[in-house]
Amino acid sequence: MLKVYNTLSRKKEQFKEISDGEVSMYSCGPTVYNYAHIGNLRTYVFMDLLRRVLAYDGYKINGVMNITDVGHLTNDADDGEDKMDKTAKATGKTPREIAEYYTDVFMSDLAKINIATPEIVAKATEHIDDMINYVVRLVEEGYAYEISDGIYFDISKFPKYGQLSRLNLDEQIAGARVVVNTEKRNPQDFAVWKKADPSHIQQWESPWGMGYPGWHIECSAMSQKYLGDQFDIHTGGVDHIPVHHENELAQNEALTKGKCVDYWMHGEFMLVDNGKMSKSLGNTYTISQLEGMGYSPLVFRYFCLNAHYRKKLNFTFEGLDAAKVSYERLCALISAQSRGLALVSRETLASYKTEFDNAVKDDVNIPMALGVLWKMVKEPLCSDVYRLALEMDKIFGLSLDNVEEYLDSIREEVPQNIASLADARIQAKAEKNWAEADRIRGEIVALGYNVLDKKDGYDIKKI
RNA sequence: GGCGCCAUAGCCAAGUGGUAAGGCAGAGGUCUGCAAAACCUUUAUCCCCAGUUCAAAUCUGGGUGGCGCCUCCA
Repeated sequence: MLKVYNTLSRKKEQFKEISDGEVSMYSCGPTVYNYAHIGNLRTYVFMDLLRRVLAYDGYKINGVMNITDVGHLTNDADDGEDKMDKTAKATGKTPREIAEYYTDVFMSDLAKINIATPEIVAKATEHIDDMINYVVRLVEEGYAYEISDGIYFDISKFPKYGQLSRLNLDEQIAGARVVVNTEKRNPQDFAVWKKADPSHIQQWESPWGMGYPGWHIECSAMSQKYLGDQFDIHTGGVDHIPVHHENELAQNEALTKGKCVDYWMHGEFMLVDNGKMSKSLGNTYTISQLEGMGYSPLVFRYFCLNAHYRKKLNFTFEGLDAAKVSYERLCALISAQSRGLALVSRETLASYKTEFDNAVKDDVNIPMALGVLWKMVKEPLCSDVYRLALEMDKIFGLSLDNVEEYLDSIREEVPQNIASLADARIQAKAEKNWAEADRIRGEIVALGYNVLDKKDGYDIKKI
């Protein structure tokens, strides 16, 4: 039985789907106004692992992920700059061009780290009508009201507001850091639709004139459209809990009068130098940057797998280097296992399988599952071990069925001069001229390569 | 000021009542002309104090330290 941690209850709960054998799942996707950094991607690795565990457990998944190609506002006062708008004006490109470019890069990043995209990828701009209808209903039912600059959700009409983040609104300092909009009925009321001034690039016709959707309405409208009033799982980053998901939940349940999501699940942040990683702090890396530094995207995935999704993970290059070495060795062991002729008992394999299953089904405990894999691949070389490793890799997603390709890819092209030196050294060795052989080895090392002697011949590896 | 999370070996990180997974690094060994690589072996009593219990890293209370949120953010 699968157990998952539910942010709403702050407890691990036994998972029970609404519709037998199927899981409906909504995942908050990116706002495509910039490159996704590795911290962003960690959350999608989490989403992917969860999906893989569900699939491994036999569920059919109906997953939806949004692509936000309408700008969110840059602050929660509901009057800041719009991120898409800002980027568009800064680059001279249209929001659509920007969104398409960054969406493509995002999708390609996901593919590189073996994240399969959810069954439905929904773009906000293609669902404006759904959002408007949603807002109309909120207004009709008295949950939202119109003021001079937009339509706002009235949180006093939804007494359970705050249940997800467990913030006590009375103890929050209203307007401590944002200017209070005096027209709003409650300080925490949030915009569901904004009226646009003419300079705003992205705007649509609505019953309230030209405007654009509020920050949270897209997820409510799209999840309801594709998954219905109530669905099983909603994922996102922990930063979504207090504002975005709180508001989304309020919108949903205001209309449906019932529970909208059974399990809210959130991935923790990736830190850098033990502090926050964010675009605004400028301490981020992208997958492409890591690739440029010689780290395969799968090394990054491995790095993520090493920590539980609900724990902060501190990104350092020391850690990434460790992941790189580990992943290489793992691939080498898997490769050896695939050709193994030894026997490992059925019971032994079964116990590894059980241990693995228990780990992944206990709130997606991938680090523990990875430990099981490591113990297993150190068994005598046996193709049955290899087969079970591939079974496990359905969840790890480390391309263990294709380790040869990875091992080939890290094998360096050996420059001609290095190869000649190595040949000369072999010659000297054959003549038992150890002094000369060592001298040449020193020369090769000085050029940045290592010679590894083998039974016959040698291997060369870049240092 | 309010809310919350975390604290396990040099580093990363599992473990939520019965005497500490796994990875990286280190040490010793096998192999080697010597190395490297590989392989084998090996390295912690869990921030501090008090309490509950036959038994606590694991529960409770109190400290200390770090971090996050209450602005946009995965």
